[in-house]
Amino acid sequence: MKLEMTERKERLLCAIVEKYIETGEPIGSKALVESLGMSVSSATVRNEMSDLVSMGYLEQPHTSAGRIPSSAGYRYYVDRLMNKYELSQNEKRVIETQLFKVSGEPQKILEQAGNILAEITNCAAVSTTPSDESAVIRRIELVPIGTKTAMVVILTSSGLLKSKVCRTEAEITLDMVESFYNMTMTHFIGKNVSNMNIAKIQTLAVSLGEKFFVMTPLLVTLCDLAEMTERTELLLEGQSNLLNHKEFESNAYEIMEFLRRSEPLNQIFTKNVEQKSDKFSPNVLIGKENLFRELQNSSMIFSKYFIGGRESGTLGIIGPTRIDYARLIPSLKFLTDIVGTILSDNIDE
Amino acid sequence: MKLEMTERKERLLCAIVEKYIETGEPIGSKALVESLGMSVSSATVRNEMSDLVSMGYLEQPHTSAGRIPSSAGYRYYVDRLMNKYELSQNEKRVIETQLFKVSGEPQKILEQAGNILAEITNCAAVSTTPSDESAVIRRIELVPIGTKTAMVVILTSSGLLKSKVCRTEAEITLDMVESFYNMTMTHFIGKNVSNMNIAKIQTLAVSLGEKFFVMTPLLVTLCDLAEMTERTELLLEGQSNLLNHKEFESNAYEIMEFLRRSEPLNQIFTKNVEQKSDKFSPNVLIGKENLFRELQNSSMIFSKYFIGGRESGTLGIIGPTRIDYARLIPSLKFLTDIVGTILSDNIDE
DNA sequence: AGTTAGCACTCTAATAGCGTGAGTGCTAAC
DNA sequence: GTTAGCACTCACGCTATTAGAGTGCTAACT
Repeated sequence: MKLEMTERKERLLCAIVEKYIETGEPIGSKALVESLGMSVSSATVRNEMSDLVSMGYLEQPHTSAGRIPSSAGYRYYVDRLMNKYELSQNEKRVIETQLFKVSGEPQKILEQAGNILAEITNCAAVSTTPSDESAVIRRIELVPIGTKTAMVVILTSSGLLKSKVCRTEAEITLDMVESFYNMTMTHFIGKNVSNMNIAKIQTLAVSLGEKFFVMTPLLVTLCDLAEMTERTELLLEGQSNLLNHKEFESNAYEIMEFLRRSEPLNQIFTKNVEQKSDKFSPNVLIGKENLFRELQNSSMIFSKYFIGGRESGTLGIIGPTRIDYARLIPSLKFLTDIVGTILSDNIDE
Repeated sequence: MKLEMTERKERLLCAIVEKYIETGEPIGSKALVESLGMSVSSATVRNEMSDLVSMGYLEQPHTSAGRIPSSAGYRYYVDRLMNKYELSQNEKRVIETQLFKVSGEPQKILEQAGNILAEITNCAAVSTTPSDESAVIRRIELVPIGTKTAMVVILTSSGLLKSKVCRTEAEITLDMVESFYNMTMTHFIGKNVSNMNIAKIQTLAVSLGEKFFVMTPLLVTLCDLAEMTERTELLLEGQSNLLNHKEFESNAYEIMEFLRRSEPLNQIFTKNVEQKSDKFSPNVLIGKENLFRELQNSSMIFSKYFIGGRESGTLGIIGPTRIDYARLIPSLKFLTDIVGTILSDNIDE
């Protein structure tokens, strides 16, 4: 016999998920009947619940306990049953004012967004700085600090500013500074960031003559900076929130360390480029759906933000699977939209 | 009868502290005699231990358990008994290469120092960016981004670089840019950072005429930046290490949240300016010696680093009271010295 | 006076046994 | 398809017991 989903099963699944999210305790048949005010008996519900277990939507911690949703159960709930919470005007306003309080570099804004997100979700929040392969170098500055040191500054069209101190092997003369500006002006300014790489530097180095010892370190530093602007940076906020969830009691260290090593997160964000069916709905990865072992007891919700219509970075949260999807998905959505707007405003006008 | 310290008591206290640091278990009289190979019986040792309790150097978790050191016990150990561990050439080299790997802004170096510190100590590491009241503004840059937005950049004599995007109320013309440079050149460049404040801006604003709507936002942004360079920033690394210590099992959240709110730490660092007797030995705050309740089960070791002979910032670690003082104090000392050297090199030459 | 052996005592941690209650699965009747 | 009834399971909390580590004290010894 093939088990098929019925409307009543859906109602039960939905109630179980929501109640479990609320209480964190396994849900029994009797309590369920009561809280739903159903006109059937607990035995009937028991049969249905048993079916839901067979279908893979529920699990039992042990034989004589209630049921809890499985990853698939949460998935079904998120995709088909969930009643999305609508943020109130007031909530929106609070978020907006908190976010508009900071201004300046994208990092600061993303950091603040992460803080807000961490606070309203009680989860860890993560964000990536805007990456933009089509970014163009807008400006390069050389700020002499000592006779043999200078600070090199780069600014891209996406508003990213990076700087690094560089140490040369010979004195930096005014003449050198001028050569440097000339060289960057003709070869890099207005060009794509990826255009500035070691290979390119090497071809330029050939014709440097006696300026080699000053220019090479400067150009290499420039390369470093270019690479830094291309490499997205990962910002993490509110990790300690995870300690509030009892599901992380035993393995808090594992998850925190996992978050600290930013590469895996970056992988997740770039792999899931294909935004689900609806491009405007955040990605949700629930429990076992996560490829990394360390996350298989957790859920991630993340969403791209757009700068000037182009997918530029990610904003997301990480928490236990038992998380208020109905509220948090729209919240994240709202926040990514604002962040996109603010960052877009900073650039083109 | 007055209890006085004897050489044997000291030997016992020292052994108890070291053994407890190693094992984390209360130390009993019998185990102590054995491990020290003493020529007296456990009963004698018991008497001595009882004295040490009366003197406040030891405590008993409960009547029938061994003793553990009290805050005062650790203090006595650190001040008078401890045999400082000497870092091997190899360890020093490893630390140095790891630290020299990064270069550039002070933040990056401090971040890396924090990472190293966190790793070798298995504690949380904290550092503050250099603060330098005598810092002078070395350079101010205005980088137009849009017609009504520009990025303002400031560089101080201590190598700090800060930038912020500014939005003006009227178009930024070339003329404006020139005025801006003239104004900063005459009023700010080469002057002390604290010289740039709202009061000063207000006096300048009076004479701006029709340039007011462009210049004021720019100048205000400049003020913000000046304040940012004066405000020390707190960097935190390896918080998750704390989760490895069983003493934080129950209250991990509390301590993590405490560390996140950087103000209290800043207070501690600035209050304890008076470096203990020996100016070159790190400050140590053990357990109850900490003024903040949240730290009374923890120990802090911190030390100032010097840039160009001037006390500029702090590097420290936070862990349980049961911490390997003999090894960690010299390690921290070594690291602060290197950090100071590197940061000094970056500036003056 | 300092040291020691001996011993009763205390307290923790580990273990086992037991009852309770929530929840289940199954069956037979509706 | 639904329901009542019932035996069954299992975690949880409570109590008792035991073993072991460690103590404090006393009386004897050097």
